[in-house]
Amino acid sequence: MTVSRAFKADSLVSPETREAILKAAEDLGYVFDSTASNLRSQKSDFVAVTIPSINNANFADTVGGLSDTLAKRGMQILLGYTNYDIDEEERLIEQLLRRKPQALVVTGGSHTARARRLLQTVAIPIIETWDIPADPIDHFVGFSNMAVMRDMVDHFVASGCRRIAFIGGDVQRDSRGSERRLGFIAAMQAHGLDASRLIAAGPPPISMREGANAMAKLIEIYPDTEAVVCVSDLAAYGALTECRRLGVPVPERFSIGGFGNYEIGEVCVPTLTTINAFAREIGEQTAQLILDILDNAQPVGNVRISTQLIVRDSSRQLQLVP
Amino acid sequence: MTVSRAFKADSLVSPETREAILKAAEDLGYVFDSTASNLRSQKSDFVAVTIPSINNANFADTVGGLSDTLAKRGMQILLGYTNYDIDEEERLIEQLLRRKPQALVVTGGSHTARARRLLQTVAIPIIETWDIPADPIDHFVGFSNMAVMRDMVDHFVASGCRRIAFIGGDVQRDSRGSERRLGFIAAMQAHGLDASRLIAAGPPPISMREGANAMAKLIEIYPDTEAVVCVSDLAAYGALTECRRLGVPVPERFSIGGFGNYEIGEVCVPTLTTINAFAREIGEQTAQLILDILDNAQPVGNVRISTQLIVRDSSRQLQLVP
DNA sequence: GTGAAAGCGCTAACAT
DNA sequence: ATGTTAGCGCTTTCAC
Repeated sequence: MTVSRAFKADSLVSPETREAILKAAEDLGYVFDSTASNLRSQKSDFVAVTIPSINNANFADTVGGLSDTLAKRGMQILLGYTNYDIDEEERLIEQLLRRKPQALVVTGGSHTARARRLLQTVAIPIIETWDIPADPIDHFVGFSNMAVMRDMVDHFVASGCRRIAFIGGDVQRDSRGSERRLGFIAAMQAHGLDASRLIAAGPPPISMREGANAMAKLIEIYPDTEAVVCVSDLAAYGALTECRRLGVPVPERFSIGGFGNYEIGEVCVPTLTTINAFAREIGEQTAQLILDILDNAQPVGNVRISTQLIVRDSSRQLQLVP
Repeated sequence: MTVSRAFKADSLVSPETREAILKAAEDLGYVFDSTASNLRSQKSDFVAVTIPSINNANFADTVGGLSDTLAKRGMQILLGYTNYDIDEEERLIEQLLRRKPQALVVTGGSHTARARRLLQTVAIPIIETWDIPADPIDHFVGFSNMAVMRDMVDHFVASGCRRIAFIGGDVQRDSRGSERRLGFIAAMQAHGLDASRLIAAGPPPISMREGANAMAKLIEIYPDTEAVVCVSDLAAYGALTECRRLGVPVPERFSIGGFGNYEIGEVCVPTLTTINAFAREIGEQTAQLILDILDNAQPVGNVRISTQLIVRDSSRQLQLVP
């Protein structure tokens, strides 16, 4: 028992005893066994997290924010990738729950029926992120993927564009991507504009190569397009390079807008107009929400992230009449 | 006991009993507790992995390869970030070992003295990756970070460049980065060339912004430079954009080479000359090595990854005399 | 094919 | 400040 106490910083052991114990442990190569500790105390200090892909700077930033904030309280992330597939997500959730995490963070608000049931049944806080679910399971920290596309369309319309196209992934797999597509369509219709210029870039992840291919297709099918809304900065950057290769000037010939405020967008030439979704803050706020719930401190419940349109050189600017 | 067996696919329970048990479990919302299972069976099905940063496509690919290969055998990754800091790595290793992983994968071959001792003492396979350590702790799966820079320098020299510079991070923190710097210096000296054009781009991670700033500095300090070796494609891409901004043509005025075969390098204009280190394969081979060791199958022990120079448009090509 | 007994390495609860 | 007892939920082992 004294040995056990010696390993908890805050418990009552005489300084000499503790020092002797810790020294002996170090000499013996003893490593504390949290498996046993977790079983007895019925807490794992794990927070399980599912993201669509590890290889995406936005989700990596969210995980970074989560991980850093939780680490301050000795909690650890248990990470899994769904590969943008809700069936895979269901399998993953089931597997993660066996590890008895103290909270579960999922990306997005659409899940299989069985996954929903699992999440509703289990007695830990569930946080859906990167979305504002129509019917939240428990808590959420996110923003409307439809509204962000409205902001981008509004910007293009205000700067004088009318013939606007959308480049995104196939509708089925990535729910955030398909909501952005729906947001584009709704925003165009709200302006009384034609919302049919939709280029499907294949199954997610839609990255640079797919964006470039989609831009080539767009120029072929709808050559008189004035502006292009892309599902992410990676696709937008691909579109930009395709224009460069074809000698088409941006933004003079096409305005291009992305999403996610990736590093590439502020370094490339021209710099990319985009929307900042504050990926790292999503992670930090999610972590703080979890800590508040576990502490029984009045948790905020849900967090609506205010996204921010960042206008850069890839889109035509609003002309002010002198 | 029968319930326990019913949850193991391969054990002997009558089909009717198993079905009844699984149905009851589903109805009750029962979730298998691997904490208890792990304690009793003394195996966690965890493989602990430390990487410098989650937000890096190379390391993400390695983790993806590891994760996918291990998942086929029901094993799960326990991931931690060192932030390019070996003291942080030591803390992280200690924390991860408490979870009783069945193997530990670290990035790089330089560690604190205490971390080395911990790794040597603990009775699980240790695999160092992304490096060929001078004094391996146990196993390794990697390549020589010095040799890759020699390949790049050789390419530049063969294409006629003599005044060649290096852009990389500060020496202390990132051991792979500093080995690449040493490799650059050694290769230059082997050719009898001046190896003093070294631009320090700050503490890692060295990304696009840092690469652009370093390029600006380089042009100012060593304006007659002919070729630039960058510690990674991200830095190289930043350097490229800085040239574009300044109206300096690449590769006519500067040849630029990167490292890591990031997606950006094959999409940007001009495309980037780089070195493929097969990040995903490093993860897959590491996972296979771990599985072989745990199975007592004759493990290969160590894997030397053959890197590959990829010559693209950002470097001058060798002129063949007709 | 199923079950009974014991125990993995910790810690909660209750001594002293 | 330290010790005793019991038990977390599984699986190993041995029986039948």
